[in-house]
Amino acid sequence: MIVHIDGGDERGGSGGAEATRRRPTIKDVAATAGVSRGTVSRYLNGGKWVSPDARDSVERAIRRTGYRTNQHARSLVTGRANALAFLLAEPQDRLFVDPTYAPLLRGAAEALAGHQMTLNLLVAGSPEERLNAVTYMSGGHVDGAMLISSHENDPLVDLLLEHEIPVVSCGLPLGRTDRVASVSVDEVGGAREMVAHLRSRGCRRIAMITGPEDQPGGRYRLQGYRDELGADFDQVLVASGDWSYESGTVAMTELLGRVGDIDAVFAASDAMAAGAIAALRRAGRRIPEDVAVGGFDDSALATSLDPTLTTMHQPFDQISAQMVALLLDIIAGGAIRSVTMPATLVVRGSS
Amino acid sequence: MIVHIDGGDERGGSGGAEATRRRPTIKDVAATAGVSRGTVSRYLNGGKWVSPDARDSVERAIRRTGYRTNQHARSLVTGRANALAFLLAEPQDRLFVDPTYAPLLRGAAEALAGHQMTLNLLVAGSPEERLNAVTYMSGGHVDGAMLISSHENDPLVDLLLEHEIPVVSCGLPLGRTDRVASVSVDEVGGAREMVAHLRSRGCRRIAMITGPEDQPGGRYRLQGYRDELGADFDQVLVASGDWSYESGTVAMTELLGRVGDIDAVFAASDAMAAGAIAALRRAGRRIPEDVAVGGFDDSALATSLDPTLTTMHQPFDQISAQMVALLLDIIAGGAIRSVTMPATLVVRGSS
DNA sequence: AACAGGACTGTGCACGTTCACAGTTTGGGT
DNA sequence: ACCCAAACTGTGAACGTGCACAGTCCTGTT
Repeated sequence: MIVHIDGGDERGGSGGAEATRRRPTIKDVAATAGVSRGTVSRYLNGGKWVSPDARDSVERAIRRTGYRTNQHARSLVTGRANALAFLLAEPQDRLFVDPTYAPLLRGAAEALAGHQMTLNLLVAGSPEERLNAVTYMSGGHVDGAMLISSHENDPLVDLLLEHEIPVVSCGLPLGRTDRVASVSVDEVGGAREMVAHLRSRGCRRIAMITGPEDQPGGRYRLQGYRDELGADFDQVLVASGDWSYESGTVAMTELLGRVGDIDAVFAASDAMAAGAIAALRRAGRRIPEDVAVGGFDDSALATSLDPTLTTMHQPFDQISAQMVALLLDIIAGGAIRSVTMPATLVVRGSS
Repeated sequence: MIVHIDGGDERGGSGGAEATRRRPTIKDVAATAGVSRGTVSRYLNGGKWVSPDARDSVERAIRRTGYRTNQHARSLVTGRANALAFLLAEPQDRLFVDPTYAPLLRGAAEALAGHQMTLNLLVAGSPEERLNAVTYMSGGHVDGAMLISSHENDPLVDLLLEHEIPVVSCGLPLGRTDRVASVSVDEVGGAREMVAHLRSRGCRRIAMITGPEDQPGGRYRLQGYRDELGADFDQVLVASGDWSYESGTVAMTELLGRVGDIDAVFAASDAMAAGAIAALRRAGRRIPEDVAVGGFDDSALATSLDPTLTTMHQPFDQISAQMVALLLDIIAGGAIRSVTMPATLVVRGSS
C-alpha cells in the first residue's frame, strides 16, 4: 500500500481577523431583511401570512447572506426528519442482484425531491443490521420507511410496527396484509396474462420457473400460472429459482431433463428468463420456434437479450411514486391503504 | 388501479388519560438514575469521568426508560451529523449496472457501523440532482462524502470543494488529484500484471476492451496494457466499451471482425469480459484454447461464468474501509491523503 | 494540619428553529 | 363613530442535547 500526502491544513487565522465566518442563521436573515425571525420562518414554511413586501426583502436577505435552514434545529422542534428510509431487507450477498431495485430507488428519490425530502438507504439483511436500522429509524432520523424486499414473517415488519414507524411495503407483505400499507403489482393477473399469451401462441406444455415461495412475487405469480392453466396444471412443469440468472439456468436444465415436450416457459423474473434462454440454447432449442419464453419485470435485460424478451412490464416509476404518496399520507395521519397496479404485457421476440 | 382501504386510525385518547407517552429524554434518565443530566451525557459520550456506581444506575435507567438519544438535538449542538454520504455520480440509466457498487456500499456501511455513524445514499447524475445533493449535504445532514463514480472534470467535485464538504474519491479524480483525497487500486500495475500473465500463457496477439476514457479505470487500465506491451502495442487491437456486458459483446465482435489472429483479450471489467466470452462463443472460438480471456474486478460474475474468469481482484472491502478511515480523518482535521492499493491476479479457467 | 490536585458531579447557557400567542394595522359593515 | 374580523408581525417560550465552568469529595504529600 502506497500512502502519499499532499499539502496541509489552511487553519488558524492571521491575527484578529474574524476568520471563521459563522453560518448565517434565521436571525441574521431577519436582521438584514428588517423583519422578525417569525416572519422569516413563516416565509420558509409556505409563505402564508407574509406580505409581498416582507416576502421580497426576505428573499433578498436569504440570497445576500447565503442562508440555508439548519435541518437539525428544525427537526428538533418539529419532530419531523424530512427524510424517508429506503429499507432493503436483503441478505448481504444478494444486495442489488435484483435489477428492479434501481428504478424503484430512482423513482422514490425523484418523487421525494418534489416534497423537499430525501432518501436514506438502509440495508437490513442480517439480524444485527435489522437492529441497527430500527434504532436509526426510531431515533428520529426518518419519518417513515419504504420496505423493499419483504419476506414472509420478516421480523423487520414487527419491529417497525412495534416502534410505530410508518411503513409502506413494496408488494403485499405476506401474513400481515392488514396492518401495513403496500403498493403491489397485480401478480396473479399479470401471470395469468402471460400464460394466456403463451397459449394464444399455440403453446400447450408451458413450464414455469418460480421465485422464492416466501416472497409475494414468488408466491402469487405461481398462483396466477396455476389459476390460468386450471386442469392443465402439472406440477412436473414447475421448477423453482431465486430470481437470479444462474438459478434460471439451473431450473431450465432441470425442467428439460424432466420433461421432453416443453414448448414454452414462463420465468418469474427477466433474469431467470435470461438464464433459461442460455440453458435452452445449450440444449439446442430454438427460441421462439421450439420453445417460447416469457419473463416478468421488463427490466433493462429484456431488450438486450437475443432474442428480445417478451415480459410483463412493471410500472416501477408509478409504483415508487405511489409508495411515497401513501407513506406521506400515513405520516400526515391518513389511514393505512393498499394499492394494486396492473402489469402490462410487452410482446417481443421470444414468443 | 385498485385502491382498497383497511381500518382507520387509532388516535384520540379516551378522556384524560395521558395517552401520548412523550419520548424519554436525557432528563428523565437522569431523574430515574438519581444523577444529573451532565453525568448521563458524559456516560453517553464515552463514560470518561463517571464513577462505576453512576455508570450502573445510568445504564439501568436507560434500559428502564427505553431512552434513545435524539440525534437532532445532538447534531444541533455539536454541529456534526454522524452520517456520511455515499455519492453516486452516475447518470440515471446507468444506476447500479456496475456490480462493483454493491460491495463498496456494503463495506462502507459496515465500516461506519463501528463508528456509530450511518450512510446516506445520494444519487447525483443530472445537473439538477447534483444541486439537490449539494444543498442537502451542505445543509449539515452529512459530515462528508464518499464520491463513488467520478468522471473527468465532474462539476460535482468543484461544488463539493466550494462548499467545503470533506470528500474522498473512489479512484483518482482525474484532473484534481491534488485537492481531494482518494483511495484507488493500482490500475496501471494491475493491468500490466494481467497482460504479463496472458503473455506467460503464450499469447502474442492480446486485444483489449477498454472502459470510458474519462474515468480512471478506463484510462489507467489502458495505460497499463500499453506500458506492458511496449513495442508490441497495436492500436487495432483496442476497442472501447462502457463497462457493460452488452458493450463487451459489441467490442469483441468488432475486434474479431478487424483482426484475425487474436489469441487473448483483456477486458477492463468482468461484465465486459462476460460479454466478450459470449461473442467469442458465437464466433466459434474455444476459451481458453483459442482465445484466453482476462477481466478486472473479480465481481460475483467471475465465478458464475463458464469457464470461470481469470481476473484482477479488487479489494473492495479494504477500499471502502480505507475511504471511511480517510474521510473521518479529514473531518477530524487531518491532511488530505491518497491511498493506492494493489490489485491481485486470480487465475481461473478462462486463461 | 494545611494543601494540591485528581476524580467526579451538577448547573446554566447555547445551538437554530418552530409554534402559540399577543399585538398592530387595515378595511368593511353596521 | 364604532367594532370585528382578517391580514400581518413580533416575542418568548420550548425542543433535547453537549460543553464550559464551578463546585464537591477524596487521597496522598508536605
